[in-house]
Amino acid sequence: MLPPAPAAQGGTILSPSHSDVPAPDSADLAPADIHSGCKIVTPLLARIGDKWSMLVVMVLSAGPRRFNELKRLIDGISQRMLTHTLRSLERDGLVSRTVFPTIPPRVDYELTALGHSLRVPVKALGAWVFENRDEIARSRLAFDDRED
Amino acid sequence: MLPPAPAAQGGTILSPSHSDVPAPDSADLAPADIHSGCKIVTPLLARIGDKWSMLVVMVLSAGPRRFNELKRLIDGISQRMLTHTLRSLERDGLVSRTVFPTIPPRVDYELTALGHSLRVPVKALGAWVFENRDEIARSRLAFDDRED
DNA sequence: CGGTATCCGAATGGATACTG
DNA sequence: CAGTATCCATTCGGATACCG
Repeated sequence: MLPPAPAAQGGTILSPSHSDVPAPDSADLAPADIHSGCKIVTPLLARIGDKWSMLVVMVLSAGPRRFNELKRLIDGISQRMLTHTLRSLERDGLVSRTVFPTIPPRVDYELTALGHSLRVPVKALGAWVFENRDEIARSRLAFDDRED
Repeated sequence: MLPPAPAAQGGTILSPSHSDVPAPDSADLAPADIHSGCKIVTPLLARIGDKWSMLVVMVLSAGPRRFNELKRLIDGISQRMLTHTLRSLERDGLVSRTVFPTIPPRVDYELTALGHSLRVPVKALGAWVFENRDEIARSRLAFDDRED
């Protein structure tokens, strides 16, 4: 049981315009600040949290791949969703698409520098899930038992 | 342009059963390992990436709140989605629900220790988005221009 | 090979009305 | 106050067929 935080103190959720500032652990913020912060973060969370994006990024982190190569490596993905996922990642600048105008055509997909840098915070989140997977699983079991 | 990684070397995406091991930067993994790793991480990514979960967690990080208090603080959320979001977070052990059997009834929601600990990696991801928001925005503009 | 187009069922999420 | 129940529009995502 934590005591309620005493008071807000202003500042945005990630205020400094220059990086490398730890941000004085923003436990308390004005609701408007929380909203503006999450409005930026949530859409990307939703993108990499969708059914296939993380899988594609992880497979591509080993190096560039062709379209059907990805399709084979990512078990169960449909052609439609692979196309959609790659287009979204490309639009956000996380993946680059290179067309070789040969016959038959060849298209290479590769993580950009931005795409590679994303793996760092995502892996931190992955580590958190891994460390707490048992506690989460136990909580779910207990919850599902309670509601008969 | 990063060179493709030379060779795979085995190990799961987050292999150690005990924590605190940095994991020798897994750039290359067998597809099966990537799949097993993402199968664990992606569902939680999808949970906190949904429309309201992060907002609820952020508001609750300042301390416990009552149901209608949350509804007022989180602009635009419907009663239905607030209930659903809180139930999901509770099921995963990120939020606790305390009922005071008074009249009128009172229900307090509060982040658990697990919920608080989640904020650390999520804020790291938020920092990444914040630092790269301009590059992402530029990439989207360029992409949308290209396709007329 | 690397897609696009179409159809369709399932899941997401808002609006509204009702309840203990 | 703190929900539940219902209806409905939109989106997600798989299956299939076709195309340059």
